[in-house]
Amino acid sequence: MQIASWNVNSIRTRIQIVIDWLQSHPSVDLLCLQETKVIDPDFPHTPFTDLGYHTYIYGQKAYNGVALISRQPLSEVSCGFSPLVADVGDFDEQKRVISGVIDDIRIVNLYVPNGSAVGSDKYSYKLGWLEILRQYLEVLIKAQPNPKIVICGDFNVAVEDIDIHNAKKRETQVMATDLEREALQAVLQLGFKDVFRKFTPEAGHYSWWDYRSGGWKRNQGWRIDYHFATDVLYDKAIDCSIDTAPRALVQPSDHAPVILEF
Amino acid sequence: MQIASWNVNSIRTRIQIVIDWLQSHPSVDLLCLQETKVIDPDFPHTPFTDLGYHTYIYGQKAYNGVALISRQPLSEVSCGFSPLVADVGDFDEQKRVISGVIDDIRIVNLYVPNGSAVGSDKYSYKLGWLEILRQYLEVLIKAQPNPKIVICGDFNVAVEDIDIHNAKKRETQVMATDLEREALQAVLQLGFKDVFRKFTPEAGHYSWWDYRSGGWKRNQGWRIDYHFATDVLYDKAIDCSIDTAPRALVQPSDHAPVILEF
DNA sequence: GATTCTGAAG
DNA sequence: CTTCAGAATC
Repeated sequence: MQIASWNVNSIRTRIQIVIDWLQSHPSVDLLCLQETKVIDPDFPHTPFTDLGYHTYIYGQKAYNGVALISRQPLSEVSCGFSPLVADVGDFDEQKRVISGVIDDIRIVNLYVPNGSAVGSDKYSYKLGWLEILRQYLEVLIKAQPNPKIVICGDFNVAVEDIDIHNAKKRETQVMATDLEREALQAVLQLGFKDVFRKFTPEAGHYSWWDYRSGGWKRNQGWRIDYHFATDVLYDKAIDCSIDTAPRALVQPSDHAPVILEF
Repeated sequence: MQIASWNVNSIRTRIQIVIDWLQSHPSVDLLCLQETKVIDPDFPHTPFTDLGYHTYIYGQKAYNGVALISRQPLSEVSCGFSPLVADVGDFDEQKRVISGVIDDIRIVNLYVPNGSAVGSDKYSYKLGWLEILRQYLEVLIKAQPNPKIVICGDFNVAVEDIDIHNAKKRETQVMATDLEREALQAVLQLGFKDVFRKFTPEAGHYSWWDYRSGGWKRNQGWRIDYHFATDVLYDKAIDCSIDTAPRALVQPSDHAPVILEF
């Protein structure tokens, strides 16, 4: 089984690139999309359903938005943190969480807030959001012994310095500050491991290159898209890799897809 | 010699369509463009110069903008009404006039104001602009006996009822009111004739179809793009025709090119 | 209906 | 650098 994650930066702008990629990767069973940037009535279902995929979407106007594109029907699909988290505040107003079950495995597809700039309101929102995510996953992970859960998506945090092309002055850089890493670690300490690092320990592998300042040309990237898995699934994983090819196309997303295989 | 006129509705958006058209019409010596919608530093010269054309441009941000694309170098290129018209007021703020000489013929390439709605400020501006144009051409035409002048471009006026798909209620319609026609006739009475009508007297030939309400599909168009020539050139003309093919392409301009041949 | 700008966002 | 919304223009 293959589970892919891809921040497409607008599904309507990227639909042909995504469809072409799915057709050239027929072994992908589930594609988790982030930043679909479209309200549900306008989501382009037919390109996917024409290929035999089932679509599960959770979108809003202009920003955010997540989707699950699955060869098999999913069960227990849920959107947002509520009702698993009792007091979500306004953290479900932005559409960033969709989850479903395939082959007894729960997949949680996430688009973590970017955080804008260190110390900004959006930065505080990101830290608060990650704490709500921790509460949400705590409920899920404690619901059963030996849980089979994968959380994947765009986490907008580089978990280690080797996940950044240049870690100098990282503490001033959003996506790399200690506070963000600690908030994410509090999530992962529930029992999630970075599957990519099971196979690739060395530095220099990225999933996102800023459109600005020629980040892709100069391979100045960040690894901020992940699959984190519970022990039983981490142990079963046979590959986890980043497909950088779509980043080189014309009018690409700034993110590359990441594929996990059991 | 062939002189073409084409309102391209943004040269940057339409560059490939225009280049393809030039390559498939190698006998066009001079292409007069309107609505280039680009400031001079951003004009795409190289697609034209790579094909061996010389470019003369007069643009502004977002709106209006005219250009001359010529196989041979032009002489005496001038932009705007000034200094030929002494008191231009603010009529040179919008970039709508470029002129040059080729083979002893002066070409004046125009983008006449649209006028928005009858009775609006823009409608008054259009009438005032046409009077300034008359003064400008009066200077040019009186500078020599038997002048060789062609004025062409998007005039945003249908000179006769047969130039409109449906002339009912035309007096309420901008581009067809008596006041606009009279203002344009005052220009033409200096000594310019509509070359298209030398070859095609019948109704139903248009150069512009509104993007709205399926104007092109239903052939509900207007003839508002013209070549008006002085007597000696009118007599020498051997063809004047509208090439409707580019209007049928994907992402077309709402105008079709018009070609005059001597 | 199609294009452009501005401003916000990443 | 790229996207989206909303306004203005034609």
